[in-house]
Amino acid sequence: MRESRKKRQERAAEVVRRLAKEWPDARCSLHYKTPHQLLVATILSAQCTDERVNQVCKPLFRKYRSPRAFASVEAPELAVDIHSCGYHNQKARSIVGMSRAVLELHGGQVPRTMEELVKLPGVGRKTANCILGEVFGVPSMVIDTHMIRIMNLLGFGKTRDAVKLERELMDLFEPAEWVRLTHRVIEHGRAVCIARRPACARCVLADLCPSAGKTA
DNA sequence: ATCCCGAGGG
DNA sequence: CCCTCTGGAT
Repeated sequence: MRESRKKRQERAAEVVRRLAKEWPDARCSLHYKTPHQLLVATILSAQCTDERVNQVCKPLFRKYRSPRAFASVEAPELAVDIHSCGYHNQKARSIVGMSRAVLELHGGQVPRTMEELVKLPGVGRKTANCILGEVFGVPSMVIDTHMIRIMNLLGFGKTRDAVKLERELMDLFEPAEWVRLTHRVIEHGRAVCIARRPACARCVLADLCPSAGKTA
């Protein structure tokens, strides 16, 4: 017997309350001063800790002080500066290409719509949602591996497809909660509901989670 | 050895 | 759906 829509929404609301209590000040941990800097930092953050991204960005943003500066360098040179973040060749190409597109297509201003953001080289839905929610105040959810794993465990998503899952979750959670929920789920995923070894014993969602205890 | 707040391409 | 790109933490 399938859970009713109303029941599911009530369970979702309770998940929101509990995560809010456990991670009251979860937020974006990347350091940046401008939308373009957040774009750079977010591109660097793939498969890399935010702490390292911040370490790399500190000197990086002193060396390259504007979108134009990032657009003027050649990718192989930039790759050296971001080496420790991993995927450095691709990320360097993405950052240079993205910066050139922002300059040439958007007059140096980072665009404010998903449509335009995902056209930028190296910017996908995850990065775009991050920018929209963080600097432009547009309700958005970042569907990353944690979000996909946890929402599927909770029975709130029935797919690994990020676009489909985003639609399902946007229907289930209040828009005003999306950005905070994203950061809290990610924290929860790093600290408690860890991939392949979820700590259900100390999870505040265990009694709400159909998968609790069945995964370890 | 295995995993990570991804994106692009086949 | 699959694969590749990479360093670092555990």
